[in-house]
Amino acid sequence: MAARIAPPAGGADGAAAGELHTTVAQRLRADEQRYTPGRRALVEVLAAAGRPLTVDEVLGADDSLAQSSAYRNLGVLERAGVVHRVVTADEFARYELDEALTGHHHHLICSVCGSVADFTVDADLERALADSLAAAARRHGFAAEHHRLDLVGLCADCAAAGR
Amino acid sequence: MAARIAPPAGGADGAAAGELHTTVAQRLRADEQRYTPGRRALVEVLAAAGRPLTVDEVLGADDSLAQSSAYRNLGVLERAGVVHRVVTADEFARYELDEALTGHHHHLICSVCGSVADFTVDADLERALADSLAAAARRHGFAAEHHRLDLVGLCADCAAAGR
DNA sequence: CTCAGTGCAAAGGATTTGCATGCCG
DNA sequence: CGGCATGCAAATCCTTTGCACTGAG
Repeated sequence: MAARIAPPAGGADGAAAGELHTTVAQRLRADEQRYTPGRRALVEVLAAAGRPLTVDEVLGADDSLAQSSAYRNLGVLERAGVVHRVVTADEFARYELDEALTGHHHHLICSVCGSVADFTVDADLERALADSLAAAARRHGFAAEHHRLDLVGLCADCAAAGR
Repeated sequence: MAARIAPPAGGADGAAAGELHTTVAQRLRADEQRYTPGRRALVEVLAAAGRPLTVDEVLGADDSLAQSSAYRNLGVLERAGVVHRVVTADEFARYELDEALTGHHHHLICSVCGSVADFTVDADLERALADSLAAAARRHGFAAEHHRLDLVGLCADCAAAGR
């Protein structure tokens, strides 16, 4: 249990560390919720990881967190729009920070180990995509909130491990 | 339990009914599995629905199916590449036939009720998408198998129900 | 003092598995 | 006959919930 977490990617970002918490606090307040130490710890772990984490990974990253509280607070953060639950191929729910806090991106989902990495696509394509999706939604009377573009396959590790 | 299922969409398709089973049988054989009545029933239910179904929906559509066998056989069919497990917003796994049997498409996922509808996008965009994704995969040493483009929002029913 | 947040332990619920039986090959 | 498929029931395991405690306002 409690898996390890990859280091903070390249090391970019970082700039808006304080800004991050300010924004989170704002969103929580808007939802009449407090920004408690436990919730702050969750946000920090997710921000440091820079990719969607399972609850176990989150717990493993900061053992001051109790399992039930982690689940409960991730729920609170999700309702406040601070984090999103990401569903992959395996049976574990993963959480990541809202895109407003990290930038719009997509996921590379490993069909073997279930891990998730982020990537982005060209802005032009992204725009064309948005237009096309909006049209499709209109056709179906569907009120689109956001889109999800994932690439499913083998991560470098699993591919190297020969499957 | 056991939810109802929407009627076979428009009524199109149908043409390759026999062909469908032939293909499924082939894939199962390639995986050294038999095409038993129970498995055939699953395929038929999924084909008739024309959209991803939860296990409960599948069971409700044909009560000759036992729950454990349904789960087991969906697993067999998935390993044989006949069906795919689709994960949405709620806690229920859904299954749909492989795209080779139904055509490439995307999903409109309702964030309220979890239901899923299919849609397609322009071929040009699809191509641009594929190219861009291939490039991203290459950059990350990721061996892409397929992509997944979903639109998340409110289905017509939930939107009409005022949320 | 009051109420939200927290932890522990127990409950919940979709999915999986053990085992005995039936059928296809 | 041998092995796989099937059903039932029991077991699993991630996630949620009940309850008592603690700290902030």
